[in-house]
Amino acid sequence: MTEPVPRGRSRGRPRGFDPDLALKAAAERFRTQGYAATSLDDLVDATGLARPSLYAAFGDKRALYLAALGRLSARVEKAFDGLGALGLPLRPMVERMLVGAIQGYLSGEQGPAGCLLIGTATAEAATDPQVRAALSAFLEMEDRRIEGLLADAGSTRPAACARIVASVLHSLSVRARAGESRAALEQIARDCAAMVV
Amino acid sequence: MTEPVPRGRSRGRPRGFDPDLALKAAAERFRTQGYAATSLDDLVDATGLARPSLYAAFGDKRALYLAALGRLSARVEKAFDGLGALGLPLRPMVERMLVGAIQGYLSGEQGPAGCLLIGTATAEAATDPQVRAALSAFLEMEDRRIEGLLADAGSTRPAACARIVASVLHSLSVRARAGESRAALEQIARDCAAMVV
DNA sequence: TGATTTTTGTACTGTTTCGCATGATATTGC
DNA sequence: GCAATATCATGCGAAACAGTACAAAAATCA
Repeated sequence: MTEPVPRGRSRGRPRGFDPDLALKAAAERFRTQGYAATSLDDLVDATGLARPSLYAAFGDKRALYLAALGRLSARVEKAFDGLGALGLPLRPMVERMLVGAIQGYLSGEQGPAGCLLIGTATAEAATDPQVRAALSAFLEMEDRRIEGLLADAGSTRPAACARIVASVLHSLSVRARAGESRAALEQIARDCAAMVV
Repeated sequence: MTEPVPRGRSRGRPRGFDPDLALKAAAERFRTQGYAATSLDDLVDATGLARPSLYAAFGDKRALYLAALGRLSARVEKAFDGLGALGLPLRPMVERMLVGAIQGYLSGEQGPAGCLLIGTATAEAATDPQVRAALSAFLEMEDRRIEGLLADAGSTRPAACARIVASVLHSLSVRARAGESRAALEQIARDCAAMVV
């Protein structure tokens, strides 16, 4: 299904937009409004593209949403890579992970928007098997990556602690969306980092 | 099906349904499908009531959703009361809290549905101030109640630990919706209970 | 240059949505 | 019994919705 990217010189009229930029804009709108509450007119408005361009580039609304979920998951995985490359000790590493996530959760077009996957995919997961699979894969990747980071930093119980740290990440996303202050979220982050051994 | 409720002798035709039972059925449908994805036809189907009866009893769809959120919050608060009345030691108390929650998260019409507030209200919170207020009030109550339970059970750091335990509750709700097994969820519950001091 | 291919913008179709109008039905007060 | 009152079931209508035809536009190929 993934078409080749040898876009060096295609034949017809060239695209007037950057697909990844459009996907980013759509993801941001989905993050704010949720999947079901976002109409195609909203997506047209967010991306600046016309309807048929959206359909040609990504397929229908659901496919666009799934692409947005995939894009985020890939970016989060890269962020874990970057954090591991720093080689920090256990506690500062966890604190940096959580505080960095908070920074993202507090961003948003209309106030703190949390995490696209935890905040909006969770709502669709019960009725949409593909969204559920994407969410499940994300959680599995997250647990695995955090466990690796903890193990590398010398944790004595990396598996158990990884799931607790991931849980705190999920909760921070929810709490940000509920409007809790940065100070309150960072306090939770520090408390969590202090508990991890 | 539902018999009239013996309430103080109103004048006209009595209700043919139990409002709390209807609210429960609506809440369950909202929990499965999310707020935005649930149509009034869905709610008519779930409750067995006709459209005008729903509007007369609860107001519009949004008011019905907010009532469902309030109902759940009240029930959760009562559950915390009940747990406190048991007078368990710290670690068994936390374990019982988390395992009991898992039991609820794994229930659902069409598979594990998690928590109505964490799983669906989070999605609406960014754009709907009233839903955000309901979610925020719920989180505040939850933190406060858990902190009280931990303090009563002799925790040395009740405030910090309460937020971690609440975080694990939120994550268990998300994980249940993503399809994780009961064994995996209960392992997280035990690991969390072991960490709380 | 002219033919070909792909993207773009406008406008459309059929369906679903919400909230309500209307009249029938069941119970109480006199 | 008869009027008053509240609930019930059917069904409507305006608006919003997702997805698609269609033709104009912009690039390449020959």
